[in-house]
Amino acid sequence: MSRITIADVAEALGISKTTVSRAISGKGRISEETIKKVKEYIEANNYKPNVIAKSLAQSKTYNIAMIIPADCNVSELPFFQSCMYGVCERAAERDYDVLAVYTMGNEAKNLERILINNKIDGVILSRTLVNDRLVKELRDHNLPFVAIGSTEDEQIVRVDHDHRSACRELTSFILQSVHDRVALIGGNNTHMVTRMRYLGFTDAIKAEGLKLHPELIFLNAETPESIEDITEELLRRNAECIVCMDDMICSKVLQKLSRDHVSVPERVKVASFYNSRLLDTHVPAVTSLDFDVQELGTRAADVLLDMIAGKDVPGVTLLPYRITVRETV
Amino acid sequence: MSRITIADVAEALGISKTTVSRAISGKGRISEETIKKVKEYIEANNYKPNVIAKSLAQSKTYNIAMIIPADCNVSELPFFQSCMYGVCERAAERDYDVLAVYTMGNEAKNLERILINNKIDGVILSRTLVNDRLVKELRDHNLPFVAIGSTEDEQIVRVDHDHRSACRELTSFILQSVHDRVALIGGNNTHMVTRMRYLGFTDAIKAEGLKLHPELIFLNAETPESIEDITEELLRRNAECIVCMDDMICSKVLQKLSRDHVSVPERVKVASFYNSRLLDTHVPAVTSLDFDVQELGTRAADVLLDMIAGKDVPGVTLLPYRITVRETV
DNA sequence: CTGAAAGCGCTTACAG
DNA sequence: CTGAAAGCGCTTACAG
Repeated sequence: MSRITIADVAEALGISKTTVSRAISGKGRISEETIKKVKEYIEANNYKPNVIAKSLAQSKTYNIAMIIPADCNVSELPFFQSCMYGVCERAAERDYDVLAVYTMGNEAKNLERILINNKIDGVILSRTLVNDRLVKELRDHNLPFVAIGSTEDEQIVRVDHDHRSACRELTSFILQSVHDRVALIGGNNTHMVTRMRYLGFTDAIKAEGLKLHPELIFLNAETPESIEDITEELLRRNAECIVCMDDMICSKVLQKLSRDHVSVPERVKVASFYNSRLLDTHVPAVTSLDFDVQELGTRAADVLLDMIAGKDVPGVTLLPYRITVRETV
Repeated sequence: MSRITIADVAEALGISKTTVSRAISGKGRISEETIKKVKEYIEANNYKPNVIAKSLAQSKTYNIAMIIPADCNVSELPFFQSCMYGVCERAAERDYDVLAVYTMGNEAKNLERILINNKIDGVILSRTLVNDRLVKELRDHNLPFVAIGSTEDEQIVRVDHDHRSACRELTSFILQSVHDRVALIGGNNTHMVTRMRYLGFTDAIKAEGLKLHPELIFLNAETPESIEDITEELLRRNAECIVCMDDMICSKVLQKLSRDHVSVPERVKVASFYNSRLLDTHVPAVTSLDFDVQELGTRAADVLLDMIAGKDVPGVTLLPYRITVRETV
């Protein structure tokens, strides 16, 4: 029942463990014939290398970690789930496994545990914060990592969507059909993505030669209650269009409007800087930005595994996005 | 920069590696004094054991796997995210890490990879299927695992909510305020949980001495479109209450009813066998069953880690639930 | 209570 | 092209 080892293979074939090892890994000079002999025996006798032993010999774990924020309402966002799925899929293809590591806010505690235990070869950050402690920790440890999201330090390898440009484009589009009272509701402003979306929004306003209406901009809207209050307030302030930074905010806004019998888009237009299946079946359909989140995970995994393998990787990988114009604008 | 090993500690203290190892693990006879000396040195010099080496020596990995279904609309369900979070939290407390493994439907491919690579000491199944291949595979491999969900094989260690009883209770409650035309919309019927909820529903009907209305029962409702069609059909068939098996179904039903201006609960009552934050802010509030999913993950991790440690564990752990009566019934 | 030695199953300079 | 040997950093019978 216990598994066959490299020593068993060597003995059976009358060759050394060294040779078997080389035949399997393909490293070093070795004859085609020996390789074939070894591969055949291995196949026939179902030899599987012990990854742990390999780990110890090579100081490589064949594991990466995916850092997921553990803030309370994150579990409502399909983003992390989809992204994680993309990461795991590509990692599995490359014979890597993925540890799920949750971190609370800007704490590095759980990451530290895993770094100390030496259980991973690299890390994917699924979100970046202003003044991000995880980034610092990873840099200090000198472990390969890629960030999904913008970073203050330009040296850091990133795979991301260009949120700033995407939000600028969507806002510009909205401004074509609106006089100028465009409102913005955004989430936690310590998230880099919130800042980028905000910048994209203001870029567009400036580009159109309009001026910003600070009384129409609300950030750090994190609870359903606050989003509803803000929505009411924005109607009072005669917003022509409410732009939501993500679909969680958007769905709360739409719920509130529908409950108050405010018609969309007649009385007020609505758009979202993000689109997930949360809004898929909403009627009227919401104008929004489309990102392929699973692909984001896949690409991030590719870049990280390339780094680990010692290949050169691009400093920044930006994936394409789409504006989806629908009935709410 | 490279880390200090057990040999360094032994040398510095003028004792053997054996003794250092024992002082750390607490196994075998060893003097209090030596333990203290070693612990102090370790603390002062920041020695951290190499988990990989420990793995190889003990054939233990200090990793478990969490199996997550990769069906297309699963990423909308907060269930797996919350459950995973609970698992990771408890695992981390016990110095274990969690590999995320996605499996498509009833395929065992990704699980097999990880079993072959010997990267885990145990597995948590976050969902069970009728005729579950993963269960078979795990039994064959003789690896400790716990199922979150019902299983056909009674021998399998489970941590779960008693969905059958919970659904029976909620249905009985509904039947107090309804003549007898209670409808049921359920999801994929190859999921054990769907079967359990169905049984609970019929238990209640029978207990009240009523008869089942097959024309009011729809299972395998998996797309938003089909749920909307079913909702329409149920109104036509004069359902007095629509019971939804989960909150994804429920939110689609409510969306449909609201769009068609069907008033709840006046024209038709609505209840859900599951409650997540998806429905939190819905108005009117939905009568539903409340499960603590994170706790489910925590307990599952505890049971699994106990199994791995060789402790006796209960065959079935059932967690409490609550019926939350709100405006829709 | 402590230690020398073998072992976990690989990889990899080094030598031939 | 191939092999003997040392090494990765721990644990654990065995002996004292």
